[in-house]
Amino acid sequence: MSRIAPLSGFPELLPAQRAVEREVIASLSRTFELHGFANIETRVVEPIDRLAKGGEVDKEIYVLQRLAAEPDAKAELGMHFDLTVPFARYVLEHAGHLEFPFRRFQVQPAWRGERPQEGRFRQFTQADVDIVGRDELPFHHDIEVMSVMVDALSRLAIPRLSFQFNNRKLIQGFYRGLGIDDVTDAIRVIDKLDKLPADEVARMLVERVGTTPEQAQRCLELATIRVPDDSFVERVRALGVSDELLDQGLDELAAVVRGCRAVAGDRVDVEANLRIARGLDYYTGTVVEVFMAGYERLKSVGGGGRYDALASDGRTTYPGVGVSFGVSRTLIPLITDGVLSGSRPVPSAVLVALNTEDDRAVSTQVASALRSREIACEVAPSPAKFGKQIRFAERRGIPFVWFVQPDGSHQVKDIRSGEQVDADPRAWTPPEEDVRPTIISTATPSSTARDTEENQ
RNA sequence: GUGGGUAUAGCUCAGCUGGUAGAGCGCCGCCUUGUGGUGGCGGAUGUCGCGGGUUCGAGUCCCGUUACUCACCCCA
Repeated sequence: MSRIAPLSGFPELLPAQRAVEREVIASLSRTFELHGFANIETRVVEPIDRLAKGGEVDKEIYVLQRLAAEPDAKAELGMHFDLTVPFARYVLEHAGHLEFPFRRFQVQPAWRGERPQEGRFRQFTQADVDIVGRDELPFHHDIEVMSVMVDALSRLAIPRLSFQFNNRKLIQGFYRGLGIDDVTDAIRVIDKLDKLPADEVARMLVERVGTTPEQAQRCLELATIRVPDDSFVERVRALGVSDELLDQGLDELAAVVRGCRAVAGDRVDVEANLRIARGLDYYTGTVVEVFMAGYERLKSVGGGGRYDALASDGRTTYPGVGVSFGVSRTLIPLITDGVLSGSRPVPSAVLVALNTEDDRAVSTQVASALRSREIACEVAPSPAKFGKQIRFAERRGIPFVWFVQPDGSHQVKDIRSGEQVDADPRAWTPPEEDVRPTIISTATPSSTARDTEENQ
């Protein structure tokens, strides 16, 4: 038993696993940049009164304090529990130096003191993309930012994802048209649909929100609409509720679904799901939750939406729209299940063998020649028997071993096939797929939820 | 925060109604005096989570404690 015990909820990856995470983050970043989003990194801490706005997450905030602080001193700094709150502060603080609409992406850890579980950690990495405007932000940015995430995630070799969209205006307009007063509370109850049976939810609407049984029934009918295209518009209209805000919500949702379908490849589904609400009350239009096939138990692996007041300094309001992807939540279960793995735990593509300790300079020169052409390599640690040196490479997943012959010529051996050929350190190049550690994925584009479940 | 489970070698685990610590895999060496993987032979490794109690004797029983883990709650 080792003295060092793991800390629950603070996952650490082994080198090959970390290679997977790094490649995923690099891929996401490349796509975000392809769409013109700039990267920022915000500080880890925020003043606690800015983080704690009276929500449930308040007590989960990790506090940062000097060890030498006065015993009765009240902590002033807390670690951020998402990337949206720090971003809102960043926008206000640097508004004078930013160009609006401001498009940024951010990949950083966040901290939350919840009980850890599968896909749920106390320290976890998130990838956020947002667009924020000054005073106003045209609706087409909703389509844009959602499309960016659809594009980014569709490039990952992970199980099939489903983007499920809804629109707060649609819900609010519908409820208002029905004559329901407390829209927020009604939404919160409808959100329980995936846990409670429909009649139970209907009863709660009547008892807790004060709707009539007829109103509750219409709410349920709306919430059960789920289609992969804009045909939901007709189905909602068929429910016979009319409201100006409802019409606007229908138009927006239809546009988002159409726009995202256009960029979704064969790895990503796009749907309108009128039960999606999101618990947070600052969303004002588009809302989205992302689910992964075979991993429905993780709940959403991403989510976001439109907020008309991301930030405000009292004079200027900054509306925003964005979506966030749970990097740790998604990747760690996939790595644990063996769906994703790294091809090797070291970057080296070549191990340069060492004949004798006196020959180290010769081997180092070979390594330099390879490195000058961007080939990652390392020199063997000791002039052990070649069998040992090959085994050293094998253990680390290094695919090639380089030998300097007694006559000064060179040979390189692919230790997987055993094939050994003459080679020139100034010209030889490994096959493209061996240059860097890569992600090995058993998830296929055609895999469906059922396939993945059966494989578990 | 509430409730359950678990804690023994690097890893996965066995260890009966209490009798002095085990397997597989991995690791190291040799067979194999300069090209690995298969095979054979040999070898090393444990505060049995921690503290207390019962007992002639505790990995095993009792109490406490800590950590991990699963479920609920909630979220990425």
